[in-house]
Amino acid sequence: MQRTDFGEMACSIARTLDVIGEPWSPLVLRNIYVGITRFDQLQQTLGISRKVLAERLKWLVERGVLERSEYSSRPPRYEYALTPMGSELCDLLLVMVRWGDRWLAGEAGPPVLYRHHACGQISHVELTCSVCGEPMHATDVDVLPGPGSSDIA
Amino acid sequence: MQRTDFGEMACSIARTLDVIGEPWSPLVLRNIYVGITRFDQLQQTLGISRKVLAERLKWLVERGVLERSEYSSRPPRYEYALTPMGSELCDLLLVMVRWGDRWLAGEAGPPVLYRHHACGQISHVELTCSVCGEPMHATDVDVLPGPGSSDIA
DNA sequence: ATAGTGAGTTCCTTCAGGGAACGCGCATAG
DNA sequence: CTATGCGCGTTCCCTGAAGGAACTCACTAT
Repeated sequence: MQRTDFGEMACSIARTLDVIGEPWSPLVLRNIYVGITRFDQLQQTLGISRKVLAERLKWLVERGVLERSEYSSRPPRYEYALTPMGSELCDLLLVMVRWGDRWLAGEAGPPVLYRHHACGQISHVELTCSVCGEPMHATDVDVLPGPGSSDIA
Repeated sequence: MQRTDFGEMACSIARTLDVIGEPWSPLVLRNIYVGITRFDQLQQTLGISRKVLAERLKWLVERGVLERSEYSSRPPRYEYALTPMGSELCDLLLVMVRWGDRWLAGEAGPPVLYRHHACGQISHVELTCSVCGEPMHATDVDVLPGPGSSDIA
């Protein structure tokens, strides 16, 4: 894609995109999250090219989002698992799901439901403020320069 | 990018990626969110190619995320604004910021801070359950097939 | 008349994605 | 003890998307 280097921008969005902004990366993450952890399984369920899948997995492992581990030594076989860093990235997937369900699901309704362990109910994520606990959306905040700031105001 | 068509997958993540999964789209959204709403401003602040920017803006307008409006008729001049659909997409940006701040910010600290209108404090988003209000992360849910289901279990 | 501005569009080159075939290490079947 | 199959990639070629610079168009200001 001849990518501009997002990783060097002074913006956490750009830096996050540098890790999972490539096409397919979030879907790879989703599949590993739901238990599809092996190369051929991922390739078949996603319909991704093997070449690109190999590249993405390597990238995600290097960035610390995934861990590659041997589940059989002879013959050598590997599987991929989420690191803590990767698990937290899955929160992003939940928010994507929420938005897709609301705006793109159509008449058929959401393709997947989520049951919350704590209450046992089918629900979805809500964004709240870490300080006061009230809802916190993009329209509810002021944007201020922080310590690591440089470009965007 | 010779894209596989994510829009037709029975997965809200894929369908969301179909809308803003292209490289640059989230950054375009961010800039419009912070008040950079015109073509040349966007092009200069992002360092994106004019061609790609024109494509992205058109795509995002067609999908209902942005609105293009004339702010001067002679000479004709346009600016872009978030629709309600687009505003909700910015929630996704807040979650990306949170993850990037936590895992990628480095010693300099987060480049941007967010002050919550309701409480006036610098804070960040937290994911909670829409039913019980308790924290809800990817590790706190069961994934079940929904009404619009077909592939992924 | 000349220069400048905002919003694109056109053209060319280069690099990333798709797809199929191939390789390697091993296990089981005939 | 060949051979078929599986899991996990790598290599190859082809197409198409991203980058970048130049160009257009409709005006305004000097």
